[in-house]
Amino acid sequence: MRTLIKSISGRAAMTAVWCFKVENLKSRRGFSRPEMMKRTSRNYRNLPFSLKRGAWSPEEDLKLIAYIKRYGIWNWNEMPKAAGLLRSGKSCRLRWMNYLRPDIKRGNFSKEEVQTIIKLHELLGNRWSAIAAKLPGRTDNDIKNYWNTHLRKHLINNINIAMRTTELQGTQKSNIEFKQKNPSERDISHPKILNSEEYSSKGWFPMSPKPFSASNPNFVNDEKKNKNQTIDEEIDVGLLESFGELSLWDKWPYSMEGSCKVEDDGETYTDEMWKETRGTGSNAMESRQQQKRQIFQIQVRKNRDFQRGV
DNA sequence: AAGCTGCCCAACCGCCCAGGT
DNA sequence: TACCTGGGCGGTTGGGCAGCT
Repeated sequence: MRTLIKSISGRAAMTAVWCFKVENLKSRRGFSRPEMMKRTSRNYRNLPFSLKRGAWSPEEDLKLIAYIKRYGIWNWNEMPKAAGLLRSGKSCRLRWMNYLRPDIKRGNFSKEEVQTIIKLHELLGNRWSAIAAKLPGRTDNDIKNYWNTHLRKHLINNINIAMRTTELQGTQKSNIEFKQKNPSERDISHPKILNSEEYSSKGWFPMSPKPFSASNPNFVNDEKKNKNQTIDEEIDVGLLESFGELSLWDKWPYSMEGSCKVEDDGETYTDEMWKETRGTGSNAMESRQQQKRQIFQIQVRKNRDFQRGV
């Protein structure tokens, strides 16, 4: 067994270990220990062992739908018996409320719905049922899942950036004041924190094409092509999808925005200055782009170090 | 082709609350 | 007032799947 576990890694190994333990803990009733614990916990102690759990079959769905259509909802605990279902009332209720109800809207969330979720979450916090009440056809579970899988990580990153900004800004109230206090600080150190409208207006939600990402390999390919880069650690550009770093990008794109300043041999150049001194030839523009890319990577790494508390 | 990994989301769990006794 | 029960809610889990190596 140990040899087997050694030969596999990560999650597979953990799964193997877990299966091994569970297999050895099978009780006399034929249930694993965790299963027994679940079944004997408060919610299950009065339930027969024959109750079915897990994914619903199409036949069970049909039974529940037919029963509710005919008799309506009267008592979730009695209903499954009457409908011929070997399910708990709780399981039936959940299945109906989250999946089978005829008024449920399925499919991707629209931009407007996402904006509403963000706004309401700012207002209400994790009160998913209250948020769902404002989105016809969406269930609290759907919204909770969407938030946890699509929006939460972006929120956390944005908070991290906000913390960094706060530290760099001190108590200053405006960009002008910030620049007065920190004349040597580049714009990159003062990233803009976007609100929900700004996020969605940029199309940075998952259902929209992303500015750049693992699935938009231009950035990655450019990095791989760049043989002369002096940075020892390559930035994982997939991670730049975080809103925080996209807001850095907003300030420091190497998309050749005219106002972008890059230092070279101690001199700070705007794109215009660069063109004036180096020309607009492909070599000059390529080296300019390469420069921006490198500095952006450094800034991203600094930002990550800050977030990690390095 | 097979194994691994990460993501998505349906389903579960535990807790809480309101209403009834 | 205390207890019980049904229903609702938010947090969490884990199976399935797609993409990657």
